Amino acid sequence: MAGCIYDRYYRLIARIPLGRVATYGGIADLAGMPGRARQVGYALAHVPADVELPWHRVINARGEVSPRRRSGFHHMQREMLEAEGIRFEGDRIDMARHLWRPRG
DNA sequence: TTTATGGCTGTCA
DNA sequence: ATGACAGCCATAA
Repeated sequence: MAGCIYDRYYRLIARIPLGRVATYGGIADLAGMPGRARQVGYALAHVPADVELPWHRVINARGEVSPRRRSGFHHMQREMLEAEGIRFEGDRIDMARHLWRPRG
């Protein structure tokens, strides 16, 4: 499969617990692909609709929901996060409180 | 092959 | 805090 790297990203994202978030760069890092944040973003943009994945729990390094340029899903993403108990300070998420730290 | 765009990020002014 | 820039990579035209 040409997308085995993507599968690795999906695996990690699938492990993000409810109420927590991870960053694109963090996922790439955990997958052993530091610097590939953009690839993670692209992989997420290609998640099949029939696959259940907590894509909304992946945000950018600034602690904000990354704005889509072609769709308005980021708005829904925020609602989903808030529904999960994620606390927003303005447009920013309290990372110290919600950032997912595997192993710890 | 080259260019442009897209759910990124760190550095620097 | 904000904007410009340079890396980074996948796809489409």
